[in-house]
Amino acid sequence: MATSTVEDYLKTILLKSTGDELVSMGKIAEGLGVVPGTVTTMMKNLAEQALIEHYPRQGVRLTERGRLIALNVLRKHRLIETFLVATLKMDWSEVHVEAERLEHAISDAVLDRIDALLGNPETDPHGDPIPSRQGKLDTGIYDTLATCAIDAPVRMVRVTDQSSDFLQFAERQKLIPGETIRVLTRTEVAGSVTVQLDNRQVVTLGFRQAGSIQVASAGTG
Amino acid sequence: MATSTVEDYLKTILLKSTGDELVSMGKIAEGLGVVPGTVTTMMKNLAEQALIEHYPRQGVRLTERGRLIALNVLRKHRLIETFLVATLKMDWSEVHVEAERLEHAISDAVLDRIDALLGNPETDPHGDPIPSRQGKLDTGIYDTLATCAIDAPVRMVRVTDQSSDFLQFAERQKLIPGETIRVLTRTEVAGSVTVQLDNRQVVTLGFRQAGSIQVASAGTG
DNA sequence: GCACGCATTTTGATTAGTCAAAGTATAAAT
DNA sequence: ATTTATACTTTGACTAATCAAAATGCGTGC
Repeated sequence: MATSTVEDYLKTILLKSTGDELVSMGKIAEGLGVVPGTVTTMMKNLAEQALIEHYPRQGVRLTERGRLIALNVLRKHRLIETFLVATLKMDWSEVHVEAERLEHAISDAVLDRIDALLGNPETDPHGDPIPSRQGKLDTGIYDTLATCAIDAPVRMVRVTDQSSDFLQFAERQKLIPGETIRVLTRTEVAGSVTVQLDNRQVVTLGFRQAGSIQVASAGTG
Repeated sequence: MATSTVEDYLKTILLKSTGDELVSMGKIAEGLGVVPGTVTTMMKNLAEQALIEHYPRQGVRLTERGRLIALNVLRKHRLIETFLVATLKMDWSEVHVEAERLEHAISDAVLDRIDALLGNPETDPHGDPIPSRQGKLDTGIYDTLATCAIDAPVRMVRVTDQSSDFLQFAERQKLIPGETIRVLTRTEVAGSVTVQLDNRQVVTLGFRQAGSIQVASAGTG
């Protein structure tokens, strides 16, 4: 059985993976808040267990086995978040931290019950897709408020910024997955984007924050 | 913050405490499935943190601080068990193991929500009392099927045997806290007890098993 | 009053995970 | 082609938790 530390490494590698590029030690170290030397040491361990392929000084990639474990952890994380918000009425800005601990303690049996209780949801409260029990994950590529067309109405799909502060702000402004919004202006030099919500309210965001909000054209589902 | 190992030691000491007697190394070691030497080592550590008083070669006792932590863990354990049975419809024979892991991962904030969702229950599915958030625990002394009067109807209060096999058997036989039952015969030499349920069904138990079922006179609540 | 048995304590070693700091490879820049 | 910046790897050390096995203290019985 994978320890909860191993689960965290695998999950981080999955989340930092884009396409089939290798994931660097630095990225993993940053994601987990450890020094790079620690990551190198752990990567040898994971490679021995055939959970990753390690190309020294280049990076790592999950094997199929490693990927399945990582997806299972991610599934737990996101279902727990959904449960905490939907059933226990907690605020979406606080559930990430809770799920971070619970994802390692909850069994598949309990998770299946929670999944059923929630009606087999496909996304969590932040709009992140929930991997299926079989390990399928929707990896659709979306525009963000930093890249989408101006003036066209779009549907909010996902908020990838996990900081509690930003999420609290977003909720107050009704910037929530499912809402329909429209980019009014985007000023490169100023690094700012203004968007208008369904309820006519106008909000201004920095480029970094705008980039963390994924959207799809309003008719897509 | 107490590690989850420390929480387990404190919880075990609380559960093995009777009156104000000291708890021996052997009891703790047995309860946790470790060798006695390991317990001695850990007791020094806990004593330094003022979580227990350690009387070498005699035993240990929880301090007020240690007791509060232990009660909080026990509260989590029992509320989680109740949640798993009441909300997720799991079998009471399987929830102990689940709660054993979850009790260390769940925050007080989440626990309070679960407590409210369940309607602030006073006992878990096995009839074990749930400590209050303030750390009050009902330590009532009860008769058991091995000691109570013959023929008098009694109400089942609690099943202290945690083995999954016995709990499955108990559930099939409707030996569940809340039920009213009556001891028909008790044979010391044979070490057996027969009881009759509300529905006239008769069940025979060994002395050890009978002793794990606590009862109160049928009118008490 | 002495020895015996037994629980407890001590000692030395192991594993998982981590850091600080020194050493090394490599791609980019001159 | 040599230098340099930077990321990666290695090394040595530390903590928490554990075990096996040897050493120790102590109440009981004789």
